Amino acid sequence: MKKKSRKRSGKPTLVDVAEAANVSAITVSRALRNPEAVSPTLRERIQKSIDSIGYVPNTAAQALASARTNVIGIIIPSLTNSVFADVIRGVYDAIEGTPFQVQFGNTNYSPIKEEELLKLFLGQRPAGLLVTGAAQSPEALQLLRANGCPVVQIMEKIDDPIDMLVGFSHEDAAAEGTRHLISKGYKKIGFLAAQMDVRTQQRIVGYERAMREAGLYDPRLIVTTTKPSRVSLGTPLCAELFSRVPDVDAVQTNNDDIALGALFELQRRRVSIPDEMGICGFNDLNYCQVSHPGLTSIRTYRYEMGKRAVEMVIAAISGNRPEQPVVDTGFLLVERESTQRAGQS
Amino acid sequence: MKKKSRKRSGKPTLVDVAEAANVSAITVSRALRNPEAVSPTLRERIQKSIDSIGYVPNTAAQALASARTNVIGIIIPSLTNSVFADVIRGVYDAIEGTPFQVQFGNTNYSPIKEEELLKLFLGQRPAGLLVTGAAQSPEALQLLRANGCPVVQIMEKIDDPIDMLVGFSHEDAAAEGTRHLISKGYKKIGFLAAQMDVRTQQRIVGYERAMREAGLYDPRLIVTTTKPSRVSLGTPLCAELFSRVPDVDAVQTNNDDIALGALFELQRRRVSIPDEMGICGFNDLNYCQVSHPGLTSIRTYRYEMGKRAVEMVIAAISGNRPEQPVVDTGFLLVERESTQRAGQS
DNA sequence: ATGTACTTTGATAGCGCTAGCAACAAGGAT
DNA sequence: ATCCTTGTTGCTAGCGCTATCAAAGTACAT
Repeated sequence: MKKKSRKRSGKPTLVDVAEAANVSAITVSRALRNPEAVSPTLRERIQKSIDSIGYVPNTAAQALASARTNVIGIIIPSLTNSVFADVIRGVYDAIEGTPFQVQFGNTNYSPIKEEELLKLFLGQRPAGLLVTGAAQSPEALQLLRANGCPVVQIMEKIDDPIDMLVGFSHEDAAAEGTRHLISKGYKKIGFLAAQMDVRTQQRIVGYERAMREAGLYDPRLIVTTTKPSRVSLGTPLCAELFSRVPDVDAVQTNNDDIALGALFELQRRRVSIPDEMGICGFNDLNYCQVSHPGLTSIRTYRYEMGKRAVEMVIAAISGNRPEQPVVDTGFLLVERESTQRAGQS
Repeated sequence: MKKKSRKRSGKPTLVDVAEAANVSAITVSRALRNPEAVSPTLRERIQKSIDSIGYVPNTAAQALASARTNVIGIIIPSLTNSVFADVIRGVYDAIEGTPFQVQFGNTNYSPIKEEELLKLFLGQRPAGLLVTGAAQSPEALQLLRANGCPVVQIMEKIDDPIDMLVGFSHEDAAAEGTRHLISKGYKKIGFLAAQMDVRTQQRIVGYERAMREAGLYDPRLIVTTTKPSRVSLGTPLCAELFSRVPDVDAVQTNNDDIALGALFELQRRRVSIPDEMGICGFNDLNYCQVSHPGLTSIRTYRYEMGKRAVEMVIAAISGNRPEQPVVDTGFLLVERESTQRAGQS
């Protein structure tokens, strides 16, 4: 009596191809993974069968049998924030031409989500991982350390990474922007911020440090919201700053979107930039150079962080762990019209 | 003689947990997938073992044994274009709380890449697929049709989708924007476009149709580049239009980034908007409402397309295929200052 | 003819998990 | 006592692929 077989996927398998080409299954497997090991005649015959049957290898079975995958998991807070968009471009450029593929996870700035995603990803036994920032929850940290695959933390800089790290100091960067405004003679310098994630808070700390150094610190100058950042939020934030401190004469923002929104609000109020008011953004997004006036901003190397991090993780997977596990990509103040006040240094 | 065992993954398995909890492997499996079927006592004991060992189920083995996955593959041309960013937000909102997970693939607007990605994705035996547009290559079409999993095409509208579709007519939308400019009395209306993908070309067709209808068509008015779209490209495109047709009096653009770049260029040239020059963007991105002047644009429902498409694919996976397989999300002309010319209708 | 080295193909036994049944106990109805 | 039901647990046999070893074929030198 025929035993009832369990449900199959219904899709063609290696064995189907093997039968069609009249060879053994393992030969088909080899023809795909290591073509040089199979004679040209067979190789061609097998390829023909694959095409006619429409065979696509089952990655789950491959992963299970070979105990490895070519997946690099990437956990970021947001796929839709233009800052991470640049990181992602770097990631794709570094992955191009390698046998690896990327799998993105989006925490939406939630530590709980991050932990869930981490578990999900580890279930896939990834070859390597990129995670955003250095503020993982204790549970997440334990999972990462226990897992054993190469991990690169990106975007932030700390001295003792889990494994490897590519980032820069948000605190120092924001302090530099603020000092630039101070050097231009601005005195009542506001800080506008949305999203309020860890890195935003580091930027606020940098701003505060620079303001305190100059004896200009005033907590009323800091206007924040926890809403997700967008250009249209810069407008009300800027308005709020004016109502709190009517004689404010400059703003350092958390990012360029807020700066652009603030710029539009100032144009509406007919406040002249940079004479009556200076603006310094953060990230130096594409539009800073063409806006009118051009926006002074702090350039960050987002594309490079993504690219470098992937290169490092691939190197580590391949056994060539970089000797320098921490890379500081730095930042650069780019001065444009929005802070070029006449008659000032 | 002990037979040499093959390489294991080294990570804890179901059997390890089972031994620790002193039950059989299948019981552990059940405790995870279908907790109600296991007595509370055992369930707790098993959970304790899982935690202490740090067990994470191997998804490859799960997929192989159960012949199904909870992966929905999503193939889009760009992860970093803000248009798709909104689609992605919709996707995530629709996926939230379901047992499904998403896997993104980025074709970078290349049909070859799309085909490669499709093969890669089909290898994972996804539960469903979202693909961008309706212009798949013949090979890609064949793969999709042969595969059998639910497929939703998004962003564009055609009448005979592969399976299901959520989109709108780019041609009609661009025609509406152009007609709006015509109705405002603008005559020499340029069209600025970057990226030049299929949907951009449909928009150009819509623009041409509206211009021809009004007897205003002039090919010199169409200025395009194949470079990827960004705000800073709007500036040179606008400058090029001026040098070709010095008395141009309006522009319809391919998207809002180009419109914003053009706006900045016009501000620099001290061309007054909307009196000397009208601008109509495309997509109605967030900054259109706050820019100065506010940008007239054609609102498209990107978030809704992403959300709806995922809902449809999940419904189809669950056997509740929507009775209406084609959804037209439409578009809406949003009139703002950039086309509100004084003394015109 | 024989040995050695190399190339090419195949047989076998899992990888870690789950489907499909089987087994068994406990309780209630007949 | 017997049957059925319900709830709980375990056994067995794969899912589709690849690692490992073995075998057969080929080429060349001895």
